[in-house]
Amino acid sequence: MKLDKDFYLRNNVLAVAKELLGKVIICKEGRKIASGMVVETEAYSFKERGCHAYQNKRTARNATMFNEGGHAYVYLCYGMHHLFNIVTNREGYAEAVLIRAIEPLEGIEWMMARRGMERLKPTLTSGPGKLTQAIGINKKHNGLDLTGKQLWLEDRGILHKKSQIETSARIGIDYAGADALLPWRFTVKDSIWLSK
DNA sequence: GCAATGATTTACT
DNA sequence: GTAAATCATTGCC
Repeated sequence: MKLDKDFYLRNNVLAVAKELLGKVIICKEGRKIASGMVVETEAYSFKERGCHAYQNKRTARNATMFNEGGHAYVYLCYGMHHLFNIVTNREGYAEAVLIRAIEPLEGIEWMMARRGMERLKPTLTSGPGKLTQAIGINKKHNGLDLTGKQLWLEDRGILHKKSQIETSARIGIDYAGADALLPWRFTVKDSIWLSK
């Protein structure tokens, strides 16, 4: 079942980040469909320094994050990797969930082709830049409505027990000072598809 | 206008 | 373990 607007509109990016574990992300391009289960997320909020929109500072790049929940925020990092975020909360409140890793389900052959791989390995989607390349997300998807027909998320009844979900500090944001230590990273325990 | 810098990945020593 | 690849965005001059 496709997730609807209400799921994303909540004023609680941490709850959304946690509940996204086990949900399935689906990306459609023409007849090619690629999908995978979310196993790793990170939450970002205008309240802390790790976020592009810290202190609700609006720029051309992060404008999408100020949109109401249910939109895709895609941007380029390190000049070569697209990162995929899911915007949450009401319009004007910049919060988003970064998808860091998925477990491939359908369209694995398309994913491997895009990544230039011959055999299925965890490196196919185990990282925020890798999974976008695998399922074909790029800047064209920035600002896209996640209740549309091109890119969306589904609940397939997969529910992880509390004991299977781990929290930890977010990755790669040392510049955020004390906020870098916030336990806002959520992972599915023992999954082989997690980023390192 | 220009220089600095990442919410990363990969290859190499 | 370390470093290079590579560029849009940002902030400062």
